[in-house]
Amino acid sequence: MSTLPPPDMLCFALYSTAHRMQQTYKPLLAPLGLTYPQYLLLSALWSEDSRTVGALGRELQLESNTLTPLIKRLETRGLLRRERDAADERQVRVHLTEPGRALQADAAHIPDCIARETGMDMDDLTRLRDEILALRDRLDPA
Amino acid sequence: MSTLPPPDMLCFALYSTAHRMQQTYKPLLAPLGLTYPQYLLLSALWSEDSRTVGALGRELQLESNTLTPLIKRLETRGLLRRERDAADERQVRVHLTEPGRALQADAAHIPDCIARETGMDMDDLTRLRDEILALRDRLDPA
DNA sequence: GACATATGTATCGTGTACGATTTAATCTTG
DNA sequence: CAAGATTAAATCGTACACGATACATATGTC
Repeated sequence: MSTLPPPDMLCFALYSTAHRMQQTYKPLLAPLGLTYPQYLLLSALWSEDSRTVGALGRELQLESNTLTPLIKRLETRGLLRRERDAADERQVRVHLTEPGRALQADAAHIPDCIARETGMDMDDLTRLRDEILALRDRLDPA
Repeated sequence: MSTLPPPDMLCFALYSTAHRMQQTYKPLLAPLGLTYPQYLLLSALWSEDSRTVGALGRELQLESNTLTPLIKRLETRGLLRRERDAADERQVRVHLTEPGRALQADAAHIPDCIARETGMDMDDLTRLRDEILALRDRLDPA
């Protein structure tokens, strides 16, 4: 009986390409002292600041058990601040600090660097992104 | 200055879709007591048994620091066996045990289940896989 | 308005990932 | 054939992911 080897599996293509992408980001993020998930979190906040842990989790598709330590590490580094929502004390709102906002300028060149490394033009990148997202959205969110 | 939010980033599409895919595998693998990386490792061995740690690492794109603990866990469960290569004692060869081989039959239905969950036909899945792999192979392997 | 229920975060344990280093075995070159 | 270089795994430390659970605050119902 035959089993498809990993190189032929769609899931493995996703798995290995996502890892490769993180490795591609690594040298660009190292000077900023950020990991890739930390960069994603900051990107979310650079687009829209002062959001709750839950809202960030919905955007990044992460739960509090992953997000809370991630946020705390960046808080320790002074890039953001956590604050209980006054109206609903269950919620924690995450705010960028001045250094956290300033880091956006240092990271501004990164998207272009990544795009260049893919060797693909913007149209192809956008199309591929949308096909991958279409696949994701067809898979039940648990 | 504007920063692309994560939902618009190609890297995030890969990141979140790879995670979603693992979540899709989870209920299928749980009855076998396997994690997704463990399933990948076994799939590699089901296709070609008795390979070295290095050869498995090249196929799965993982280094020994990830692979060694992964292999040891499956060895503890009695699904495989590690053995130093007689010709080159630096190398460790990984062999399936009888229970490890038997598990292939229990996992045989999984690829079809996953394919069904994507709601895509085989041609589209293959095409998307190849586009993703083409992207991966354009990114420098470190 | 007390009480069961639901919601938002946090905590804990296990299992990947991976950079850096270590150890042991093999290869190279003089 | 001995000393240094190279290679294959393993080890260590840090940082995600995530299931399960805990805990505090809100909300709904009577």
